[in-house]
Amino acid sequence: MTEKNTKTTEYKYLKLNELQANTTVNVFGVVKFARPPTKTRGSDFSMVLSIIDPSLHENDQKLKCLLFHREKDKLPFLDVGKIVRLHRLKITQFHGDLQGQSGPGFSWLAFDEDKESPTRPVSSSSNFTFTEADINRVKELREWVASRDDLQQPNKTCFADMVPQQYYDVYCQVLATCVLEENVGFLLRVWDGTKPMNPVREFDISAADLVVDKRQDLLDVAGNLALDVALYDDHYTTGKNIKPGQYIKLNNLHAAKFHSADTRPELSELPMIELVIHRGTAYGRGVHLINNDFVGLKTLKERLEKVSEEEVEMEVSCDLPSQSQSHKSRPHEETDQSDSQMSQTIARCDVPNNKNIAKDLKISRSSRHINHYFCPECSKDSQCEMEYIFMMRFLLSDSTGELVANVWRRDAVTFFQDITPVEMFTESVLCNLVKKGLGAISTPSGPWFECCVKSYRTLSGVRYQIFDTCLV
DNA sequence: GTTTAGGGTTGG
Repeated sequence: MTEKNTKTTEYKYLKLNELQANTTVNVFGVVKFARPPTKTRGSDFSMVLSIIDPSLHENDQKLKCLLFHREKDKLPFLDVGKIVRLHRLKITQFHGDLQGQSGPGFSWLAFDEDKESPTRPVSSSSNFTFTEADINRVKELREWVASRDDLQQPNKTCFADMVPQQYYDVYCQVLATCVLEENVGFLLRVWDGTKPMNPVREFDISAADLVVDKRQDLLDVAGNLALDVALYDDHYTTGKNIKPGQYIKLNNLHAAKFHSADTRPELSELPMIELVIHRGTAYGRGVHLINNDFVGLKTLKERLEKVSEEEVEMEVSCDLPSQSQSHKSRPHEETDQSDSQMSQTIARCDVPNNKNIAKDLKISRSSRHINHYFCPECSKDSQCEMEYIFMMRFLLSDSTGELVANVWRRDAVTFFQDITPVEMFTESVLCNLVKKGLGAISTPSGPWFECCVKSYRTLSGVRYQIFDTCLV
């Protein structure tokens, strides 16, 4: 570029409603639609871009632009709502409409639409003019973008935002791939660190004859946040070239309602959805590989990192069943106020062994295959597998005093309305119910709740246990 | 200083 030292060069920018055919212009615009670069049958990559500004946006008006470049990375990767500055854009007439095209000397700058973001642009060239006037124009357009609902949501969508029957653009990381039907259907198992509200159709990719490519380490970390996306027809080949570990953008992903006999209505009244990229390229439909260093991946990567670090505290213990059961039951009812609570999930195994061992374990998020633990005290040959149980302790208080009461095992499952510890790990919907329930009763001035408490005597004194109580 | 492609009203 020769722009570097030409201080006298002052670029004149036209509003989008001032353009005329067969001219070359400089414009600012807001991205209304962008199809990422794809290889043409010629020598270049091409992309389609639609831009609008306050002068041209009503009645679905926009300026369609067609950009070419020999290198894919020299074309802008854009999301809806981003702001672009285009220099030396050729305006032509095509099918009765004005159209922008990259010509000789064409260059672009792209700006984040967030008001808080720095005004530093991403550019096609290393040398570019960038003046105070440019900054002001970007700020103006940011204000305008912020006032328009249709321009700010799409590129911030995550799986958790999805509602049945809608279409979305989502950034995510690929965990595994699998051929569903040769040349027709291709599966991407992905995650973005969030979980949709609705249950999502899951494919069984365990069959021996399936062509599966996977990153087990990522699958383990993603656990129940892994989601299946089915690509059809046009997108089959794109899918085949994607490797687990890579980041992608799914364009026009359909959260279609899925009708199946296997849905578990008792676990959720929400309809099951299936995530699909349908055939064709309407609405920019497609799957696009994203460079690892693309700035737009920042939010996703931060979220994945945070989720990956989440661990569940677990205690492992073996104890003597006869001792823990030998209590004298004296049930009575009390109305108590829960003051604080702690909860833990315990892997437990009953063995005829006098020792009580307790070890802290950290388990990572996992799901489809929950971790199995074997008792560290039992002989290696017996392979005594431990069972997941709930173990909670409440500090209860009312006007007459305080007492500490435990809930565990079957009573704890009853307490959570039949959610088992394993289900709590595997079903995020249920996990959230448990968290929500515990959160509701553990506020400093927690609500009153009615519970059945029985007392029993142990060698070290009287203990209390909650039973036959249900958190509602 | 060519050519490429030129968004499209939504299944599995």
